[in-house]
Amino acid sequence: MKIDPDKKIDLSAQIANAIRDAIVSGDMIVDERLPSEAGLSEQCQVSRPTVREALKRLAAQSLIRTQRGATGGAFVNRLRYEEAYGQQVTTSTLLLSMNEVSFDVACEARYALERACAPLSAERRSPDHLATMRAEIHRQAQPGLSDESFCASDVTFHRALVDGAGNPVLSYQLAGAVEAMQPLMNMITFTARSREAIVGLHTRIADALEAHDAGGADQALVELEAYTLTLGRDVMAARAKG
Amino acid sequence: MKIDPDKKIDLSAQIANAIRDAIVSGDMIVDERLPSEAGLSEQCQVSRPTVREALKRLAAQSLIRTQRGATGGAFVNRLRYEEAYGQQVTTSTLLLSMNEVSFDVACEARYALERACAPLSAERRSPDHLATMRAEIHRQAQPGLSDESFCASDVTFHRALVDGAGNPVLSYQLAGAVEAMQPLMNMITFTARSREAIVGLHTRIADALEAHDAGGADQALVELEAYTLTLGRDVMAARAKG
DNA sequence: GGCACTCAAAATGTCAGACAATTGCGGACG
DNA sequence: CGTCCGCAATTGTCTGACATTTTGAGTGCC
Repeated sequence: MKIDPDKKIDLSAQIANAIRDAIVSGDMIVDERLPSEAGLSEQCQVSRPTVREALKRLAAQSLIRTQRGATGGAFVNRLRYEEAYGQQVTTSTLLLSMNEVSFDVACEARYALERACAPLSAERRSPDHLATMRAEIHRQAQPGLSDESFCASDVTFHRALVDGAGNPVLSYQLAGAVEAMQPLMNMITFTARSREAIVGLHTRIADALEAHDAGGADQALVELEAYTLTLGRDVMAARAKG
Repeated sequence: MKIDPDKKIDLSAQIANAIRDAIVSGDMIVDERLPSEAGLSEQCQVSRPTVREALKRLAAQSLIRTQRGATGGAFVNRLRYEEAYGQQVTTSTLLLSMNEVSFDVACEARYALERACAPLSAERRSPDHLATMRAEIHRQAQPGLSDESFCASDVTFHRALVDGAGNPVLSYQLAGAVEAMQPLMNMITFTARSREAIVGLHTRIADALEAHDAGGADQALVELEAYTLTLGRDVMAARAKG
């Protein structure tokens, strides 16, 4: 550990960066134990609270995990898809909400990525994925459903489409794109008419995937994107007027 | 702040989660100042070091920034694309290196996402993006280039392709997919022959984008994916044998 | 000799208090 | 009225201590 005396940035940040680099570069392997807090504080010539702050930074990024007790300590964490999903969704949601991303841009990104999954999903989707999609379509057709529940079901439907591609890297990359859209979609009030149209398109997508028809799924997604866009623009226009 | 006395998880994690939720849900807006560390420690009935650990967690995720001095403190941070890129790349790289993701799966994800950008990029690419691509192609054709530099140039080329779509959300989502592939690509030894083939395909892509030819770009990407896949498989086969 | 119980050691989690460094603001002085 | 200085607020860091958790070894009993 080559920690630096009086640079401008925090000591805890320096330590955290050094350890992070060691992990990312592969110098430290999964499940390897870091020195104890006391050991690190001696190596780096800083106090234990400073070391602890550095470790908490790394823990927040799921790079390490800590364990109490005699054989405890900090260990390099195997980053699992599940944890990465969560971070991805949080970051994407904030990015969209804080940067005045227009509905159009977010919508375009989402459907461009989903369409990339569609051919793979048409090829590989399992009965499980199809069943999930059918179940969500059924839910979306129920009259009493709130707008929020409709959006949540929409997210589940599209997640199933993405997961159907059978590529965990793709699923991870798209988790943010699909879920971060939900707050934007929640601003839309879905009329009975628009729900009917969406359910119809969802059904076409599910049918196409079941038939291994990549082209049909793509076409339905294009239409769904266009329709979603008009819904979003209507909301924006109404807001601008009101 | 409703912090809880004796749950199983860390106090600092509880505090960090509470603040994170307040930010993500919109209860705290950008640039809003959090209470001082002393104030938080009193509100939450915990000590100041514990509060500090919580704040460091949030700082590690770029959710807050801290500033010293009289009017200093912790502020809700506007998450910028640049910061989000970095996190995305770090997370994706670790995810790939720690989960035994096969070259095939990573490759498929990368090119599926890139092909999603190609039509948009063909439509909107600026002269700047084209110039970047041409410059990287030129660099890739130079004989003395190391394999690492060739890979780095490859990443820059593909980033320009993605950025050409003019959709920052897409660029953010794809940063991880493109850059996280680099360590895997670095395992490949590029022969003069394979470099020639790649440069040829890159040129076809750039030409197609310049001519607003979405189909041509897509076709070249498909071929590039297939070729990359064979290169990767050769490496894997050689490793398995050696 | 084997099993269960107890206790010590090691490590993280938390706390209290103190000092240093930095920065903005207001008051004092020219 | 402008400039400069000092003060106060806040974060950054250190020291030392205690609490809690967990493992493992030692010990006594069967």
